[in-house]
Order: sequence, then C-alpha cells, then structure tokens
Amino acid sequence: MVREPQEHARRVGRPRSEQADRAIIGAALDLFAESGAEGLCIEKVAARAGVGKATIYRRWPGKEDLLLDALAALVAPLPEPKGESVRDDLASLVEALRVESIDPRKARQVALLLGEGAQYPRLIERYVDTVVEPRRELFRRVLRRGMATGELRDGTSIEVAVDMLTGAVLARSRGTADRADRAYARRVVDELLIGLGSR
Amino acid sequence: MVREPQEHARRVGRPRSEQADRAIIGAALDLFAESGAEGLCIEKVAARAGVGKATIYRRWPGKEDLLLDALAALVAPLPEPKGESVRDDLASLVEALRVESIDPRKARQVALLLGEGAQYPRLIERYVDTVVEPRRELFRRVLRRGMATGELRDGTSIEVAVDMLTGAVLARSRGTADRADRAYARRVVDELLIGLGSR
Amino acid sequence: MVREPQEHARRVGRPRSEQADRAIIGAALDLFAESGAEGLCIEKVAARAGVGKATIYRRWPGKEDLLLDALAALVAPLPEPKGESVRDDLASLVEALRVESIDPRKARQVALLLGEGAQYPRLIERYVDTVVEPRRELFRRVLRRGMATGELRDGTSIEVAVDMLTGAVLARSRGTADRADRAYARRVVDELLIGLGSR
Amino acid sequence: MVREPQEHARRVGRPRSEQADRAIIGAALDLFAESGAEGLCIEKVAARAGVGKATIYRRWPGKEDLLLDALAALVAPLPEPKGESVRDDLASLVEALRVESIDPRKARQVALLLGEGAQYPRLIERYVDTVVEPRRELFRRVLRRGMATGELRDGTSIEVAVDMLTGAVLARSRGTADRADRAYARRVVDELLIGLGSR
DNA sequence: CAATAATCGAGACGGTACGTCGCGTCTTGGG
DNA sequence: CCCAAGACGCGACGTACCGTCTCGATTATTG
Repeated sequence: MVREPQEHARRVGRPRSEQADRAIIGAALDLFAESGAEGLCIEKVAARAGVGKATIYRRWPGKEDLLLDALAALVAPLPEPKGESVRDDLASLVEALRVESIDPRKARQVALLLGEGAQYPRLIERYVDTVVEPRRELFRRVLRRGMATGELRDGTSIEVAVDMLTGAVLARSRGTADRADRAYARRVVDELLIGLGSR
Repeated sequence: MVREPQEHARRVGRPRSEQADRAIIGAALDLFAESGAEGLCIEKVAARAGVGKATIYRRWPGKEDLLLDALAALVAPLPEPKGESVRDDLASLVEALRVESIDPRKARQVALLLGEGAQYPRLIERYVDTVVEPRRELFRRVLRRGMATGELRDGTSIEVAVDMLTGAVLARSRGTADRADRAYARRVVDELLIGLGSR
Repeated sequence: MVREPQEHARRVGRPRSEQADRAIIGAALDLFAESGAEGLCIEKVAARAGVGKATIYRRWPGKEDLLLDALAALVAPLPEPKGESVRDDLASLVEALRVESIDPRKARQVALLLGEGAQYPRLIERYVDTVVEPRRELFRRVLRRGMATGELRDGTSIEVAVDMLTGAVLARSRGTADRADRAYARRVVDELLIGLGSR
Repeated sequence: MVREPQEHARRVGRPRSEQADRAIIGAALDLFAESGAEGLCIEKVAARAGVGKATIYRRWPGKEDLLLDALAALVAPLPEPKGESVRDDLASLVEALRVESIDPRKARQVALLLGEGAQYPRLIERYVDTVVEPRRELFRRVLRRGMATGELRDGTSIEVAVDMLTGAVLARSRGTADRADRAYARRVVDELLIGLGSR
C-alpha cells in the first residue's frame, strides 16, 4: 500500500470553499486600496465578498492576519539578476525595491509589519521568512558572486551591504517630497561600490 | 494700539489646566507603551489621566494627533558630532539611531508615521519637518565637512549617503533575529567609506 | 436648611434622556406586537427607536428585562369593585381578566413570566409583587367583605377561592377553540358560589 | 399489486437510526432541564447527542418541534380515577396536577405553549389534542358520573368546573412563595363542592 | 464685586465595528 | 438513503470606542 503523500490527514466534513478564499482576499485588497488599513473592517470585507463574517474568522483570527495574507498576494518577486555585471544586477534589484516603495499599499504593508511586529511576533516572523529573507538572499548571491569574480573587494560585510542597499530605499520612502527617481538606484549602488572615502 | 506680545489673543474664562495637559500626555505614553497604537484609545487615556474626554478633544482633534504629540516628547536629540573625525562622527550618529531602534516605542513611532502617512499627510509632514529633517541635516553637515577637509571623496551624493547610513538601521530593525550590536555602526560607516568595489 | 427630598444623591454627568426611554419602550411594544417575543431583538428596537444599542443596554441588561418593563406599561388596573353585590363584583373582576386574556400580548406576558421564571427569579418576583399580588388582593377584599356581610359562607378558604376564580381564566386561555365568551365570568362565579355538591 | 400495509411506503436505502432518535431526545431533555427553552439550541443538542445537525433536521423542522416531542416524553398519564367517591377522585386528579406543577420542566412546558401559541398555532393545537384534552376528559368523566350518581348537583357547568379545578393549580404555580402543599387539592375540591355561598 | 465665559469631571448620546453564537442548509467521504 | 463532521450565508448578540453633547461646579477676567 502506498503511503499517503499528503502531510495532514484528510479533514472530515465539508471542505472550505476556495472560492470564498479568493473572494475574501479580493475584497480585502479592494478595501485596503480604497481606504487603507484603518478603513478595512471585517464586516465590510464580508459584505463585499458576499460571505458570512464567520467564514472569515474561521480562516483568520483578526483583521491584521487577514490583511497580511491579502498583502502577501501582492508581493511580486524581484527580478532575477542577469548575472553579467554586479553593478547592473544590484542596481536592478534596488530599482525594483524603489518602484515598489512608491506604491502606497506596499508602504503600508512594510509599516504594518515594522510597527506591529512587537505585538504580533508570529506575523512578523512569517513575513520575514517568506518575503524579506528571500529578497535579501538575492542581494547576497549577487554580492558573493562579485567577491568571487573580483568585481567586489574581499572582506566586505555582505550583511551590512544588504542593509545599506535596501535601507536606502526605506529611508527615502519616508516623507512625500524628494521621492526617489529612476536614477536613484544606480546612484546608490555607485556610491556604495566606489566608497565615500577619498583615496 | 499695543501689539499683543502673545501669538494668540488672551482668552477670557478659565484657562486650560496645564496639569491636565501633563496627565493626558503621560497617560497616552503609558498606554502606548503597554499596548501599542491599536490599544491606545481616548477613553482609556481619559480614564487613566483622570480627565473628561472633552478635555482631550478640546486639545487634539483625534487620537493620531494626540499620539504624535505624546511621541514627540520621546524624541531625544542625536548627539552633537565632536568634529574630530568624520568616520567617528558618522559612527556615533548611526550608533545613536541603532540604540533608538531597539526601543519598541520608537520602532512603532517610526512605523506609525511611515505607514499611515498616506492617510494623514499632515502628520507625516510635521514629523518629517520636526524630527527627520533635523537629523538628516546633522548627517549632511558631517558629510559636507568631510568633503571640505578631504576626508571624503569629492562628488559623492550626500543625500544618497544619508539614505544608506540611516536606512541600514531601518533595514536591520525589521525582524527580531540578527539584531544589530554595538559594533554595527562602525561597520556600516567603514563599508561605506571604503566602498565595496575592488581597486 | 431643608433636607433634600430625593432618595438618591443627584448623579453627576449628563442625565439620561427621558425621550430615549419613551422611544425605546414604544419601539419594543411595537415590535412585540408585530412579531412576538422571538421577533423582538435589541438591534431592531434600537433602530426603530432611533437610538444606539448602548443606550438600551445602559438601562436594561437584556431583552427579557426590557420586554418586562415594556409590558408593564400595558398593565391596566382591574376595575374597582362597586361594593353592592359580592356576586357582581367577583363577576366583573373575572370578566376583566377574561378580556385581558384574549389580548395575545397579555397571554405572552403571562407566559413569559410563568415559563422563564425559573431562569429569571428576580423578574418573576417583581412581576408578582407589582401585578399579581395587587390583583389578588382585590379579589380577597371582595371575598372578605362577602363573609362579613353574610353573603358568603363562613370558613371558606379565601386563597383557594382566588385561585379558582383567576385560574379558570388561565385554564380557558389555553388553546384557540372554546374561547370564553361574555357570559363566562358570571358562570364561573355562580358555579363557585352555589357549589357543585348536591344538598 | 399488493397493498402496502404501512402508512408510508417503505423507503429504500439505509434506515434511520433509532439510537440517534433516543440520543437526540435525551440530549434535548437534558439541555432543556439545565437551561430552559432559551438555552436549548440545535447545535448543542447535536454535539451532546454525538449526532450531526442534519440528522436532527431530517426528523424535526425546528427546535420547537423537537422540544415538543421531547417534552411529550415527559407527560405522565394522570391517575385513573378509582370510581368510589367523586370527591376523592377529583382530589387525586388535582393533586396529580399539583405535583406536576412543582416540576420546573413542566412549568416551562406549559408556559412555552401558553405563550408561543399565537406564533405556532400548529404546535399548541397538537399539544391541546394530545395532552390537555385527554386530561380534561378525565375530569369530565368524573363530574358526569357525579351528576349521574347524585353526588353532584344537576345543572352544573362541567366545563367551568374543569376550568376552576385545573386553573387553581395554574394560578398557584405563579410566583415562588406560597407553594401549594399536599392538602391543597382536597381544599380546592371541597370549596368547590360546598360552594362559597351561604345557605 | 458681581457678571461673564471658558474649562473642568463625569457620563449619556447616536453610531460603527468588533468577535461570538446559533440558525437552517449544504457538501464531503464513508456505511 | 443515512451518518458524523463541519463549512456555508445570515443575522442578532453584548462590548468597546468613536466624537459630540449636556450636566453642575470651578476658576479667571471684565465691566
């Protein structure tokens, strides 16, 4: 007899409706886009999704959790580095972050997690695992490759470099004026590669 | 006619109680520290401060505004650069940011403003003016001085450098693991000064 | 100085709105009349009364309590006995009960109290004190007068007689067929006065 | 073609489980006894009976119907009159009613039907047919026998007499104080037989 | 010094959303 | 066709806060 390949035993009872899943996530994203995190309330999500409130609470314990899952559906993968030039690859990654940071939905997503992390450590942990870490790993791979090919100086701290590259976009996204433009990514990468120090 | 030396005309009637002001701010900070922005509600602030709700609404239009004022009371000035070495000055500024970022109250403050900015542009604007900009200016002054003294390479982009220095701390403050340690600030500054590129 | 005639110290804060009181009771009676105890829900009462739910819950702990107070507004006093003939007086009291028992609202009121008494002993107690007992006392006074004037036999048990007179109406009000008619009250009184036994 | 002797055509497929029937009725009675009609809900009945909700709805259209059937299981037949003395027979019937009325489950049963009758006329009708009428008929038979044997006065109204005898117990069961005691039944019967009037 | 006027605490007001519970129906896989 | 399990849309529950609005009682300034 063949072992059951599924991780969990098949649940008894009526299975959850995937259509309801989709309707809820869709309604949540709509409402979030229209009126932000404050304006998102379970009652309206349920009404717009054509779903009972209990159907939502059966899946998520509260609105933050729902919102997180909904926003996760928005996470677009960063572009795969082309592998030709470390400078170009880093710039295209930073540029992708910059483009995302202009979307106010992404900004709120980051803030939600950054701010409520202390209250919902489980959520932030999952977000870091599924979103932040894979993206940092992309940067790391490029940086390691650069050190291997000699494009980058030996002995550089990869983690610190990742912090500066991704953090620059975060720092710029605060405030409404002086938004980063298309040239921003390249300038960040160049400054970091060349170094501020005189030689 | 004599010019009124005060900004606003002197009001008749009973003046507002400064004791109430202090009690409200104190209660708001307590509650924010205990349960975060979500857990902070005017009714609890009023109850804890021993104050009527109207006394709060007479001063602030809503909870965000109250919260912002309360949090502003927490903003500590960054250390004044000593002016000896650009490398040391930058490191001490970054270190001050890092220390702040460990305080969950500060993390929430940043996040609240970063995330709800789109909904409350007036608030974020004021925050940027009164908190963010003065701090960036400190970094700028050190960087300009470095370029003047020759410690820093000419032609570097000051704004981009500020982004990377301050953003690195932001990037690190996401997630709970791999918290930045005391040596972090110096490493960030050194990597940036030396540059990642090989030469 | 004159003693304060009010039983309780004047409450601080905004006093409760008597208009809200009336609107709530009115809406509750309307809904009860339309759809019975099952159909009466606080949410609808609030909506029809143009009142927040909290305004109701501030006054009554739940729907039973509200309903009881609302129904108490329906209690009409029994007719005062004329004092001429015991037979006539009893008949007119029984007739008043019979007329009431035809009103389905009264029937439900009785049933609510009779049935849920075990769950809400406080309520049934108050109902008995304010409604049942005063009415029984009316019967008792007539019966005592009859014994004093010689219209009634000495040694009769007043409580038992009250039970039979009022209970007959209760017994008849069960079921929909064979409703008691106008002559019913007199027949009950006559049968009881004459006695069933042959002599 | 052979006539089907059973009332309903024999159904194909798996027959209904009699064990489920019993478990449901038992659970319903338990819950009714514990928390009254309000506290009885199908979900709890199903859970306690170890039965799916559909299994209940396959048998009864709603909770009232289930409750009625469950309560019918509680109806004990009144004692058969011995036929020796009308006075004794009536007293034993009234006494049986009195004993029943002390059981709070019976009181609620009566109230449920008395009060919700207007909303569920089908139910009250069936209850009157199957429970009330047979009991009244017992009283009637005794009273008719009494008139035949001369123990009772000719011309008495049997229906009115039944109302008074059974209603007295109803009237007494309202309120918690002054519960009827063992001697109550005999006193009711005697007062009625002798009559209140002086002679 | 009395009148005026804004503030104070308390708490009720009409609302909105919360998260829970129960309804009666429907949908699984299995007997 | 029945069964246990449990999800479904629905709607009422009772609670918590929102921001506003009276209350009677306190202060200051003004006439």
